[in-house]
Amino acid sequence: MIILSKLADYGVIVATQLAAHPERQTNAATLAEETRLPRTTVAKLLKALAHGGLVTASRGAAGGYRLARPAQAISIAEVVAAIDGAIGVTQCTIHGPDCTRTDFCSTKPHWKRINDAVGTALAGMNLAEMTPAAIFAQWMKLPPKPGPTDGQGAAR
Amino acid sequence: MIILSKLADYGVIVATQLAAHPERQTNAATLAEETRLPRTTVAKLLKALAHGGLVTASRGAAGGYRLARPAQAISIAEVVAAIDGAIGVTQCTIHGPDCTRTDFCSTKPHWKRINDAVGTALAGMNLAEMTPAAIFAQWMKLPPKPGPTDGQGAAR
DNA sequence: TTATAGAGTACCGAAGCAGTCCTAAATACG
DNA sequence: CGTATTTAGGACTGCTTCGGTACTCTATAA
Repeated sequence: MIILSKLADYGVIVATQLAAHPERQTNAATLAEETRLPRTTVAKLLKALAHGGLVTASRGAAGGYRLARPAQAISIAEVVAAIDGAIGVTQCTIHGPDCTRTDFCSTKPHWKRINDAVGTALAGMNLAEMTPAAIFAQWMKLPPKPGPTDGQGAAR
Repeated sequence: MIILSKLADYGVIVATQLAAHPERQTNAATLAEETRLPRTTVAKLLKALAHGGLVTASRGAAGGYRLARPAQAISIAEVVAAIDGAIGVTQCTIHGPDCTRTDFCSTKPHWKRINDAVGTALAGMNLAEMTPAAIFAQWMKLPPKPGPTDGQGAAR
């Protein structure tokens, strides 16, 4: 199972690209080229991000997008929420008392703990940390990297 | 956005029901009644859980299902994985190097941290904690509960 | 005034999910 | 030994949602 939708994933990539060049104003087409994503999809994502108040848009010729705040102040949770909506583990976490099993479902209270863990993980990382510059800085600090050990298991 | 699929959610409910009565052998129809879920769906879930080695099945008349291990030894992560497959935040977390953007995508290394957080949260809770008995025990420990403050926000 | 670029909306196709059904195999009971 | 019961393991289907596209409108710079 995959947690993030493709679009949310792309959204983070686009936002990160924006964060990598904070000074410039970038239009959707350029961003699409740089991220190798379809132009139309990028435009859609940027609209969602603008709607969420994460980026500011200027229309017209020479228009484009720009982060509304410093990259350090924008969490991944916000980016995801702007595109996919609020994050919840189960149906009832989002919908609340609509669930017909509310009265006798013993599992419900516990999802909150898991929900919070996910939220905290997503909120604890910001766009600045995602940029290549941040990765370069990490390399400088951890020079003796053994190899390309990507090792993220997730064997099915 | 909702993280768990409906089926995974249901799977936990069914498994919890099984955990609440560890001694008995229960068939799919009974479990369906007790959880108010469609019989066929419950059967499907139990098959998946059996496939994952979480429950043992005995066929034939008077057959049924039973937890393969003590409830304390079965984590929610296992239940979810048995039904929805391995847990990953993004496509690349699961698929690995198939992603065409692997070479220049700066966000990739960071997803692991989030991924691990989710995995840890799911792995850190077991079926025994989900049962009504466990909830009752909690109530005994925290008597001054102010009210029915469900307060799990997630406003969209 | 015109070209450019975002805003908003509507739409379509594909994919995945939830749910159903059917046949085969195993076991208890008469 | 035969029958009823129950799980195993498929295949199949309808539907929702997601990803992606197209079109029109509005705002801005030159």
